Amino acid sequence: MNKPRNLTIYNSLSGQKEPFKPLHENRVGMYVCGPTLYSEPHMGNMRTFINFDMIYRYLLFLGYDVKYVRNITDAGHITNSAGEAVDSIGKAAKLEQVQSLEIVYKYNVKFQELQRLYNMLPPSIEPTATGHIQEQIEIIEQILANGLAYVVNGSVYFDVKTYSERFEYGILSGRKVDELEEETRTLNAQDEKRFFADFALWKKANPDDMQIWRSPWGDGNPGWHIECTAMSTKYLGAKFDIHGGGLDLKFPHHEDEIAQSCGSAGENPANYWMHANMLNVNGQKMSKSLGNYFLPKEIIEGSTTVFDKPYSPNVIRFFMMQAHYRSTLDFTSDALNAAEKGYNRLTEALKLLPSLPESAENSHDAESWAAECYRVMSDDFNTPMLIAQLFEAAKWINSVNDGKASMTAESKQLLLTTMQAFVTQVLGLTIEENRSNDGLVDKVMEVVLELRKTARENKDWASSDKIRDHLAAAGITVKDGKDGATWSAQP
RNA sequence: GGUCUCGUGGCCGAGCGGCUAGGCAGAGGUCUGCAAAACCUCGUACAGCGGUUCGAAUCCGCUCGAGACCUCCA
Repeated sequence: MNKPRNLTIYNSLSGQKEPFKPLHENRVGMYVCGPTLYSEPHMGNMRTFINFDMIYRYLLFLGYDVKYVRNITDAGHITNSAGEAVDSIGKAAKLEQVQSLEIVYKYNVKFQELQRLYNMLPPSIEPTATGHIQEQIEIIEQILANGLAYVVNGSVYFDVKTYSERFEYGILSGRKVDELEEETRTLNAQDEKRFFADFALWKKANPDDMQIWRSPWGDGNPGWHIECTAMSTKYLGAKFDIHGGGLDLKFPHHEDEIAQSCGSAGENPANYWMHANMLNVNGQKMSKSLGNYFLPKEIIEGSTTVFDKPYSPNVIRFFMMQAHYRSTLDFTSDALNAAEKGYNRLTEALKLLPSLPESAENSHDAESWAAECYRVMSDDFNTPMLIAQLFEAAKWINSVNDGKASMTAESKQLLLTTMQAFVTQVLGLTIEENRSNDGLVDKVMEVVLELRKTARENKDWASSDKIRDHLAAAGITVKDGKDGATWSAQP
């Protein structure tokens, strides 16, 4: 079956779904804003990365040659609206009595581990901000040369007012420069900026900064937004296909990236801007400052007090895939439990599929079923609908197993390849095997079930149930079917 | 205060003008020594009030409620 590629993507720039047309036939350039590594990423951070992992996977699955760039922010200087420099990495470093890069290294190791745990494909490259100081300086110089920035006292600021005479500031977030002024609540008079909406491209160093770089304007640190412009330009060019990130980065971060690109190269860097929605806890965004967060590791280990049991990374991923990437998702114990059961039902059906009896007839249409899988995923990556579709297949499979429906060998093959592909390659789930790889265990189980069978034939229910109960206590489930008993073990 | 998003059955969560996803939980049934699993049947939900329409959860207006961004944030 040919993979249809009539993909549509919701573009934050236009606020609607658009047919996806890559700049270069068959090739896609995608940049996603990665983590700032001053602490361990929490589950909310992971949701964005997992969603873009799914998007990356589906693009690959459709046969695109994708270059996926996701940065790592390891330079700390960020300037808030009041003009104060906030060095979150330096702050964490001082708290922990170590150097900034040591902090970043430490949390990057954890982040890489989490990527593996949650089965995320590694991006094509994960460039760091500190590794691209020169590139950032060059872009700032370009913006200065274009007359869209100014130097004050060793710092460089982007000139939003002049910029908005030539380009549209607020094109992504829908903000108007005139309105912005009135919106601002507190304005610090100490500001070096000419206009409050101006933002730092380069910030003069403070004496106690832990990271300082040389620049044409003196020692200092790059502004927050410039690293993404520098790295996306370096690895994907001035114009590429998709730029993604969390919804909370839409303004000001992405808006300023657009301004920097227009201000240096003269054009919006990406054709499609995609934003993944937030992970909520009790209706509120998970965030550090609210303290309502938990760590990806804690959920797997069951060490958070929020949930009374651990959940496997597959269940977490499956749970996330049951919601659309543009919707908020509430993390609750009930929802997670429901996802766990659903995930098990789906994977059990998939495991059952190869052993299904084949008929001359079909009770369902496998072709149109498969086509629907592609259709819904190509409609702005609608994973919840894909999962609903997968459950339709699960029902068919179980019915065939019960002798209540039929499936031809051809349909079986189509179902098998399609389901496996969508479950493992696209959704990024791994199928947890029932049987151990240890042939010894299989043999032992064979003996145990044989003994139990004898007991059952003698109607010795006490022995039969004892074996079943004890195995259950050991995490092994025995199911009695028409053709004898089968077993499965919880990992 | 400004900009924007959202309110769907017990819970989670799709759909976004007619054909009323899906999962979990619940009820009944089939199967079974019992159980588990699986399958079948069952809930007619779309915040409220108006309006547009032959027809609205889906479009428009108002009201109420929740949230996001405007400071760092995935």
